Amino acid sequence: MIECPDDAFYSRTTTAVAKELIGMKLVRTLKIKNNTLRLAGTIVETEAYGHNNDKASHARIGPTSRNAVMFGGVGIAYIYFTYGNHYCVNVSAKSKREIAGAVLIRAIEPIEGVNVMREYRAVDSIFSLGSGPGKLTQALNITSMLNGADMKDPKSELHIEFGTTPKEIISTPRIGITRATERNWRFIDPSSRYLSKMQIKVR
DNA sequence: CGCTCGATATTCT
DNA sequence: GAATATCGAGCGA
Repeated sequence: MIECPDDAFYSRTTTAVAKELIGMKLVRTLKIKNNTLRLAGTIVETEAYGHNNDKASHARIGPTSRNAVMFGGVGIAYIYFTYGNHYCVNVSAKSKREIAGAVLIRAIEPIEGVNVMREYRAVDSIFSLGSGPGKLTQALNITSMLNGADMKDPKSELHIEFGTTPKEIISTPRIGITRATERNWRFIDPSSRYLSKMQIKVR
């Protein structure tokens, strides 16, 4: 039986993949002694990033040691460290015609292993556990050690499983970037209470 | 509530 | 040197 989206799922445009990842589950398994702990959350917010057609993408300048995953196979974890403080998780995706691409996972709704998440990220409100790209990596104990993990493999320490598609998915401009801000490449479940709190400035 | 700003590694120019 | 796909503390309203 199929538990995880496969190669075909990720072998499409990053925008299509970003949109359909909403409602799926991001799963982190921790091997502690003889036990396997499962931390999981429903993906409620994503952003698509392209290649040199996308001035906001890390891949715009061509392959480097950091962004190499974006140029490789699809369904692979691309994890990078930013602002000297935070990790961000992406999953590589691109259509056959494209050279590079990835989808940033910006927010999750915690559903499994919440108590353990709170150990990695001590916050008052459950809404602050995974409501942001730097927050969810802390709650799930995701670091650059997991860069290159196969998100299509249910045995992988970090992977994505099928979930329930929400009633509605909408697109908005991406957040926290200065280039190509006109593209509506951020996708959210508007009914979620677990979205990243940063808002789009409206003039 | 909203704004400013410091932290601080890695990449870019 | 400057910028960055971020967060949270501190401040003022």
